[in-house]
Amino acid sequence: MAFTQILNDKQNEAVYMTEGPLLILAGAGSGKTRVITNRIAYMIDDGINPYNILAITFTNKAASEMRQRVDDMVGFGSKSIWVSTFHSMCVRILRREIEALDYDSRFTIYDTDDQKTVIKNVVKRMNLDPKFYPEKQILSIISNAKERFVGPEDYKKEAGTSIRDQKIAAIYEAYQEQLKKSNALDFDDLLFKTVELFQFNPDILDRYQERFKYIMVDEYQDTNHIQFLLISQLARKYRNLCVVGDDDQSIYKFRGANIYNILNFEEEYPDAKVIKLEQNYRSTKNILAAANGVIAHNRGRKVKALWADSEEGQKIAFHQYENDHIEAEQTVWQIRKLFQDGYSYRDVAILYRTNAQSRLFEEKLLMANIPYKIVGGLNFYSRKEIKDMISYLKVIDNGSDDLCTRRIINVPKRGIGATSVEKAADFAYGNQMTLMEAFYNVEHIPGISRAAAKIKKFTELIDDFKQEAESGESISTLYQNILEETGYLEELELEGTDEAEARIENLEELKNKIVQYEESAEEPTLSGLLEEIALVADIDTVDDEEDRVLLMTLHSAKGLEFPVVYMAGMEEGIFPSAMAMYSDHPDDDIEEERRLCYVGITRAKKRLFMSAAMQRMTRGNIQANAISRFVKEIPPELMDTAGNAVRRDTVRNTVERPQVKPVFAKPVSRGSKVFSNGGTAYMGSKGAEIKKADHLEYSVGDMVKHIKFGKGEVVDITDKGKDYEVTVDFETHGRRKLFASFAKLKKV
DNA sequence: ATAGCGACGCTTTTT
DNA sequence: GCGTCGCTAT
Repeated sequence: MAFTQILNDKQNEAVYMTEGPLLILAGAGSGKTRVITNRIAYMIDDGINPYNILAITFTNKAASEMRQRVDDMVGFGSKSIWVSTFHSMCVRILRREIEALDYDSRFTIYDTDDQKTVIKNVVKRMNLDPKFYPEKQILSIISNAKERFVGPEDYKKEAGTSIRDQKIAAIYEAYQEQLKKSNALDFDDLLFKTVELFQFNPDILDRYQERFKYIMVDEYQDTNHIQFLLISQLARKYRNLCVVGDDDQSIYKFRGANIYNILNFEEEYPDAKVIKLEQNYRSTKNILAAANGVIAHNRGRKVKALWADSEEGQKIAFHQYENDHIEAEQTVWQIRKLFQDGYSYRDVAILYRTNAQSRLFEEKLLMANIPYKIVGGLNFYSRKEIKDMISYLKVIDNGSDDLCTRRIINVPKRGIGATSVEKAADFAYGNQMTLMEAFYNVEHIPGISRAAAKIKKFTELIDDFKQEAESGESISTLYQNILEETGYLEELELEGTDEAEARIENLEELKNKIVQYEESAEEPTLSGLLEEIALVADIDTVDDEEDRVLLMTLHSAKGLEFPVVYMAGMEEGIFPSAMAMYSDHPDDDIEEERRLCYVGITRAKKRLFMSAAMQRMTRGNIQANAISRFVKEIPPELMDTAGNAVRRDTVRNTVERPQVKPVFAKPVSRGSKVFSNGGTAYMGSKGAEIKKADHLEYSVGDMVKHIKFGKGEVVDITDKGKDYEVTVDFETHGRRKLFASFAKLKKV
């Protein structure tokens, strides 16, 4: 085959086996993406209509990359292949078919925040005490049920008989009713409704079975039950199902991923062929050996032996620092050194267990003027101002969304208070109409008099926007008009605070995204834009061309690779998390954490750095954590702890120390008490040394310039021994203390 | 109706 | 340590 890249025997076998069920067990870095793309290319070359191929990936980013690669190889037809995530695929199907389930095809998609609000409203309406029915818990119960394809009626039957259990079942039922009324689907519904659709409409299912004669699913180890059902439905007729995964990389049990989907594939499909890809093309021998050393501590794995032909590479560096600040500072310092040695910033990723850990790294990177990008954490689209504007767009697009109506009715302030809104909501509820419909009938709502005129004005405003949208005005113009005509922008501008300024910047960023969408979409529509916004993950927007350090959780790093990887916070109670250590099934949960560690290690191609802090501030308390067991599971001969006061023998001897249950759940004191997480604290190392400048080109009283903070006056310079600490009064960013060697201040 | 303040809960991980 | 929520005072 002209287009075929050079593949090893196993990879070739996987490429050519296009008929029947096939399980590819692909170890980390074993060239999985290469196999999938080559397989698709081969199928097309072999005469299979690209129209009949469905490939499901984990992220939208992976989907577009795959499409691009197939396109590069085949040159035609890749457009008619369906490459998408589970969720986008379901939306696409439901937009065409959901009327069979008596929904409107213009449904909106609710995110987690929206779900919580609905639950809160439902609980309130049912006169239940929110304290006994916390939305987060209810949400996870509902989500869990939906992932098992258990609807409200079935849940009622399977739930316990206690009052609480029955109430929860009732909340689920009311929640689902509310969503239906708002013509909305939550993330889980996208899958649930698709499976339901196929189950009750064999003719529709048949159409899709005929379409998707060849199905491929990537990251199969992270599929949950309902995804399994969906795939089973589609593949039942032709049985050309190829799943690719690695049981050692299953890290999403918390959202219902069922590792048995992959472990039991051969039982489900007895005629399945199994191909193992065990040669790693990504990492050095040392890194791979470290990964193998860690994962070997798990039981119940498929037998696999990853090996590499690569160079030995450098040892894995481990540092334990005095505290979390020093950890971040030294990591940043090391990255600077790597940069001086010729690495690019984009070669480097800092990985951590929880999003909260990103803050210090961000702070220190900013001080050091190193470009960075944080993936995940507080989502751009969950910021208040962004949600407000999107709510306007949603209400204009589809007025049945009560949540959004509620959100914007008095934003910016129009003098329509909570009491008036509640009266309208009661009226809407009693008359089986949407909140927006109630507003249109405001003269019939009992108890509203003074606010009626204001509500009338609001509905007229929305009508104007609707007309604009229908008149073929571009979405970005509509957006700009909303910002101006509602007075939203003006209100922020008048505030004049830094915070308001940041919000305005975000609103401008949203406009950029809208313009971007209008330029890239074949047929840009308001609904299309809103849909894209709902399903885009943060990782999807990462631009590989940008030269910056990437910061993200270990979960987000799945499927990616970097020349240099830092794994920070390698501490008991952080990683493995305290949640896992003290859960009801600690063995299972620790194994999942260990797989997460395996994922992290195998992201690294050339260099792997690990670090821990002796003391760390968590939720306002200072904790002292022992070094993570995962560090100790790496064979010592692979580790470089030079310059580190931690001795290997000390490290290894602490494995069996009795654990003290930490007081993390309900701290006795809110002060700065030190809680021990078991194990011993060690003398930390100072790590790399900061190069102190011989002299500074500025002195107290001088005006200096900082790349991020702008101009400011030097008010103090202190010799801190290893470096100068410079205090600067910035014109726009206030007084800040900076380290001279990091901040690179320029005299002006 | 709204601004301002204190209490509280939170941190696992995400489509 | 930080953001959200609810209560109170205006």
